[in-house]
Formats: sequence, structure tokens, C-alpha cells
Amino acid sequence: MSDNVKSGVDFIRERINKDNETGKYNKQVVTRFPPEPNGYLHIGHAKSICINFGIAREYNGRCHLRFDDTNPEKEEIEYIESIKKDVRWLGFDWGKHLYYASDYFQQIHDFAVNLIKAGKAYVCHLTPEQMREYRGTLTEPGKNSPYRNRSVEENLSLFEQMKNGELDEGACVLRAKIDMASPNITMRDPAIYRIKKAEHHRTGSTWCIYPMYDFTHCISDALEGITHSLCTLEFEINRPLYDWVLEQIGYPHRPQQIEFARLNLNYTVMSKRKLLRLVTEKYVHGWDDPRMPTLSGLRRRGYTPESIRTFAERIGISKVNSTIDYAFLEYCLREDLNMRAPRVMAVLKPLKVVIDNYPDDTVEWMPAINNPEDESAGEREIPFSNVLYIEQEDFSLNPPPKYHRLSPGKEIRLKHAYYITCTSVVQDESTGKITEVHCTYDPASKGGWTDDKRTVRGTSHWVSAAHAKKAEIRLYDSLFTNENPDDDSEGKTFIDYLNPNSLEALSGCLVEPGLEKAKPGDFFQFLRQGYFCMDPDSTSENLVFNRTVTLKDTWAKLQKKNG
RNA sequence: UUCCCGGUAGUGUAAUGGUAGCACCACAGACUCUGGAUCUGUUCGUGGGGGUUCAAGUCCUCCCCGGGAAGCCA
Repeated sequence: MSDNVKSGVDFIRERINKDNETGKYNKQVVTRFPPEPNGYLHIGHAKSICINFGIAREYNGRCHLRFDDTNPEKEEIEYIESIKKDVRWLGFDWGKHLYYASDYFQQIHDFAVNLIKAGKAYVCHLTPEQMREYRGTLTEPGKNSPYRNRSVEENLSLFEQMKNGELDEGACVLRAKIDMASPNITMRDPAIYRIKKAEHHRTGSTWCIYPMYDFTHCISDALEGITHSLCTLEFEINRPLYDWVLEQIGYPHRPQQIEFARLNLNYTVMSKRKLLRLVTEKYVHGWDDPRMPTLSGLRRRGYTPESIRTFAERIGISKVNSTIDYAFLEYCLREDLNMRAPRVMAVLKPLKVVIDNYPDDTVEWMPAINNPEDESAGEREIPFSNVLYIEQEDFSLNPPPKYHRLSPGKEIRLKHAYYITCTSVVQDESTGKITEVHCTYDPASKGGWTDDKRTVRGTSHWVSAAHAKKAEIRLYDSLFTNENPDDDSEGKTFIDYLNPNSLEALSGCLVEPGLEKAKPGDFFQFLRQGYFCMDPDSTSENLVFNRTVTLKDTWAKLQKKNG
């Protein structure tokens, strides 16, 4: 690493570079991702995962996955499994470095005993209400607890009783003895151990006291040899306590906490509490509902791990509270899918087209390129016959200006097939609805091209009626109508901003026959429609696809602009 | 009201005393068998006042604005 600080390097890497220059950690970089197993991971966690695992990879270090499981009341094994799955899916590997804070309960306990012996911690019998009073306020200092000067022997004995389950839950806590007048309230004799007689998902009933986050996290970091403990801004105020604990316990390795801003995205909510509510109150179909910003939801929606990693990298790292445009995430997604998604044809809202001059006993298999962005993706063949379906939107009886699609007398190109010209339409006598469009085709245009200089502006996708497979296609839109669903001014809550049209399920869609062989999770570009992926609900009788994201649609934009 | 952290185009993010740059969005155009992709261009910015300096987004100072903090949550 050069002596000059490089342009474009964020403040965390800058710090690591400096540590490597000074040899602070012997050029080791060890980070960790420390989720609490009390919910599913979301896109905000993805940023943290990419930073922690990404930096470790970049500096040839390592990143630990550590479950911060110090609160048995809220944590469940289900969440542990989903978290592991999501981290792996994102493309990261903790190798053998899978840890649980609960692995350290004995050591953490021993450090607490030492702290008591050093006169730096005491058992406090103030009730929670009293503790709040004694803590003071943001503007006033706190008062010392009457239990603050208990003898070491008494504290040791009391803590032992807490540990042995001889005291009731809530009866007392172990507190660090720091400074009740500190301007930083975190330092006003914080609780470091509380009594909880709950069954822990890993340690069972071994413990009835559990260490608090502030005491657990820094010790876990030290024990694991973490060098750079990267966390979000809300822990900034806890940093003096992090350092205080490590200073007191005198452990030889000293990790350092560095904070960065958490990710905010517009049109979504990120709090675990709110996501949980969406699930439990059934506003969505589960944690992996494709409208959810959870990693399992994004995965089912069709987001690729690559695009999420790229996104995380591009948004950068800073200490500024910021909100990223959802459009930027979609940009990263489209960029990835554009290069990799096979193109196929699917008709969402079918309109029957009959080619009157095409023999009704003939089927031609037309070669179709799979991905114009990737020659190696090759070609496939799709069947063409005299009865087809095109998109309802691709035909208009009274076309608006600049409409380049099919209308009476107009000629368009059927992608990979022929030019067709509309000769007549069949309408339902009572409703006026167009039920069938009749066309003629130009045999000289086979493959979608002619040698004359004829220009055909419009190109439609289509499927052959006799060969197409039926499918259900789920069109997703933003879950919220408000850019900032967390905005609770005007007495509203995020529930009030739910988008009633966030899901439109279409049945009777028709897709080209090859899609029958797709597997859940496979992604495609449905030509001119967007990117879609096969949903796990899919069966051989009922193909199901989710719309991941639309293509940019300048025609829709034009129409919108013109009212 | 106290303490801490921040403030660069609409949104993100660079510039570490020396030309305010990049990306997304928006808009306009070119090109195109996807109204896709690609390419080109345009609008738009250092929160404010003082100060130091040949030179300030950057250093000093005062102010303004935003966020966080009073769990036996993490």
C-alpha cells in the first residue's frame, strides 16, 4: 500500500490502510458480521455484509459470521438458518469462522467477575423505574445508585446468586461503575448483566443471567481477534463504552469500532419491527414475498446477488444519513440482467392474430437469438403458424400519434419471423371489443428482414397459438406509494402508504414452449416487457413467473407526458 | 435545553490547501428486427456570515439545518 492516500478510498479503508502502514495489527484485517437472530436479513444488512466480507476479502483477511444471541426471548433458530442461507446466497463464505456470542458466555461471565473484583462493577437493586430516575436526563447529570458502594465481597456473592437463579428476574442487575455524570448517557453505570430465566436456543437453561450487548460485543470482538469492528452509526455513542470495557478487562488484543451510515432506500421500510408487521398482519404473503426488501424477498423477486453486491459497492460508505433512490438499485439489476438474461417471448394479455395467407397446416421453426448482448448464449428455434397471439397493447384501432405498432392497414414486424399487415378486425358486436385481428404476411420477409429498403418501425413479440404454454404472471410494483413510508407526520403510518396495486396476478398468459423446461429461480427477459424469473410456486401444469423489473419504457413515458 | 456525529447538483459519492469530478435520475438527440441495449449532449452543486492564505468544499470562528442519545433491546 502506498504512502499516499488514494483518491476514492472511503474512510474505513483509509483507516485500514493507515493501520497496515503503522503495523497496528500486524497487517491483519479481521472483520465480522454480527446479526441478532431475531428476524430476516434485508437489503440494509446486505450493505453491511458486503462491507465486512468485502473488505476482508480485499485485504486477504477474514470475516466472521457471529450470531449476537444474548437475548433468548427474541431469538429463534429459524432466523439463524435464514441468515446463513442469505449470506451464502449473496456470495460470501465465513469458512470455519461461524460463531455465537453464546459460545463466550462463560468467558464473559468471568470477565464480569474480574470487573467486580476490581471494584468496577456492582449489583444494583434499583427497579427499572428508579434506575431511569437515577440516570438523569439529557440535560441533567444522574445520581449515584445507593447500591454503588457495596463491597466487592457482597457484589461477588450477589452476582453468584444471580447466576445460580436464586434471584428473581428483574430483581437486580450487574452494572459497570463508570460515571453517573457523564454527558454520554451510555456511560452512566450501564447494566451489563440481567437476569432472564428464559430457555436459550443454544445454551438451554444453563444460564439465567445474560450479558448485555455493550458488554458482549466488544469482548466477542476481542476474543475472536477482530481488528476492525464495523457497525452502523447508531452505535457511535456506545463506542466509549466499547473501549472502556476492553480497557478494564485488559485483554491483549484491542479491536476498534468504526461506524458508517446504514442504508436507507426510498419507497421501502427497513425496520425489522415494520417488516415483521407486514408479515404477521398479512399485508404480504411472507418474509420472502417478492415485494419485501428482505434478501429472501429480493431473491424470489429475481434480484441477482451480483447486482446487489454491485449496488452495495457503488453507493459507497460514509457517515452521512442518506436515502438512495430505488431506481439506482433497479439500474444495477437491469445492468446485470441485460448481460445475462436469455430473451424469450411471452404474451401477457393475448390478442388473437390470424394470418390469412399463411397455410394452416404449416409450422415453421424460426431461429431466434438468445441474447444480443452475449453471442455465446446461442440460438433457439420457435414455432410459427397461421394463428398467433400478440399483446393487446400492440394493436390499436385508432392509433395515437407516433404509434408504431399494429393498426388497420399498417405493417409491423413479428420478431424473428415475418412482416405482417393488418387487413381487418373482428369485434364483439355487443361490447365492441376486438376479438381477432386478421393479417397477411410477406413471405419475402422471413426472419424479420427484407432486401428492399422498406422500413418497418414496429416490432412485436408473439407466440404461436398451437404451441404456446399457459402461464400465470405476477406483476409487482412498489409496495409503498410514498417515497418515505416512515413519514408519520399527518397522523399516518407506513400501513397507510401501502400500494393497493403492488401485485397484479395475470392468468392466461402465453409463453413460448421452451419455457416449460425452466426451473424456479431461472431468469429471463420477456422481450419488450421486462425481466422475469420463475417462481417456486410453478408446476408443470401452471408455470408461474414473477416480474423482477420492467424494461425502461420510453413509449409509456411519452404517453404519460402527452396525458 | 445537554452531549455526540454530520451538511458537495434532485439522489448518492469523489476532490485530504491548487481546474468542483463520477454515477443514477430528468431532459434532448443519434442508432437499433426489443419504443430494450448502446452512444452523444443538456440542466443542476460546496448551508450562511466572518477570518487565515497568493489560493479555501478542504483550515479557524460564529450561526443555521439534519441525525443520534435518557432499554434490565441490539
